[in-house]
Amino acid sequence: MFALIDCDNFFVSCERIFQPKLKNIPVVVLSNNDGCVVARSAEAKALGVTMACPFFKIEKMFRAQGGVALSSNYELYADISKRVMSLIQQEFQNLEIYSIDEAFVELKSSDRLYEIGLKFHQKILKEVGVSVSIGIAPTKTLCKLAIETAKKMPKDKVFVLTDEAKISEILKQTEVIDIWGIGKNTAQKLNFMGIFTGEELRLAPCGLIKKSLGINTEKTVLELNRFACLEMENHSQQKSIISSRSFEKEISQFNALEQIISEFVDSACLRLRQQHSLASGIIVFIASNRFHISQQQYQNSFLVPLPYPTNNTAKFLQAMKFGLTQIFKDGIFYKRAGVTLIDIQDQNLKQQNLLFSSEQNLKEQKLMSAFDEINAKLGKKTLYFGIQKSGQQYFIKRQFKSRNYTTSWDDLAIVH
DNA sequence: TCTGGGGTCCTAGGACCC
DNA sequence: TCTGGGGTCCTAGGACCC
Repeated sequence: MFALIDCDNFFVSCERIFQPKLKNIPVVVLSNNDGCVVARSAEAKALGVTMACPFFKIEKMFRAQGGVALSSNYELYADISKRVMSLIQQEFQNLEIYSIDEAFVELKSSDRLYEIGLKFHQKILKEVGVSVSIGIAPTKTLCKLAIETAKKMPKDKVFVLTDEAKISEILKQTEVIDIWGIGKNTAQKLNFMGIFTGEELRLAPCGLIKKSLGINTEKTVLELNRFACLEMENHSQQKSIISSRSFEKEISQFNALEQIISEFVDSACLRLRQQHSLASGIIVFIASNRFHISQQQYQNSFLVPLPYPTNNTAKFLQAMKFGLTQIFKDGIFYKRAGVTLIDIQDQNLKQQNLLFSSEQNLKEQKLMSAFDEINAKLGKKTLYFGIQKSGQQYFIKRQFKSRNYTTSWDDLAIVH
């Protein structure tokens, strides 16, 4: 058996821990540049605010209804997530952290499933202050189905879904688009084949599904029939690391773009080192504003392979600059840019490249450790590369950000 | 005026080989 | 006139997820 533990309205719940005045009113959390809605309280959902909706379209209505909008505070959410995950680990030993606000754990079918769920829901609420929903079922896909029911429960937020008749009953009321793993495209194709409900999908012939929609959709069908195809996974080492942003104002100068992208490289490389990995390639991408259709549209990316795997920011900066030179075009107003580090491997399992002695690699790694230690001790960007701008970055708008209650001494909550 | 960011996996087709 | 057949590996892009 699997259990899926998912924090309710996670970003909003994090904010409410330290701002109780936000309880019982409509609250939304916005993406970078205060662009889109990425989390909604139950009250905001009730006002009809949809996920990923551009905030400017609903701002007037939302505020008129007494709603509060907050910029995203990822430091806070990451820290609260860490607390939740560590409690899950204490309780269930092995867990799969599936996203910032949800995790899978394994249970035995002989366990007292509902009681375990309920107890754990109460524990998280008491010790961290966020409410979690828990869906328990024989496959991950059915856990996702179960948790939808759990979230609708007024109080206990736990739902166990094992019985075939019950699964069938719920699937009859579920459209295929709402099944985990079925997206817009697949749903359209299924509809074309005459399959509209989850139950129709469950009973569809596997061979046909595999042939026309691929192996993933076939797995989904099997999972709906209680055959577990998706196992627990380990996400502790990412296989790629992305750092990208939309800018508040568009940029057309090469130098300005290069300077900003160097910040992305810096941040991606830091994360690379924090997970004790090396990467051997970097993709640079740039794009114009896709919503300004009157402007000339352009987007492009370039992959620069490195001669050997490294975690040395300087190497990635050089590669980025080369890549950017290949794709940069004059006369374009760039709105978005970013980098992806690829071909990531564990730094302790490194394949030696014959051209470079392990001594050189060791030197580079020591250099970067020193770099990171200094910045950890004396503050971010105490040391930085010449291509970067000094000081913090001010090119994104975060007008309504709350304090870093749990990660900054200056921002600790004040008790009156 | 204003529209996010970060991931994973699969697959078709190209390049290359014999 | 007419131009094989079988295989592997890699990669860009698609589809999906939160």
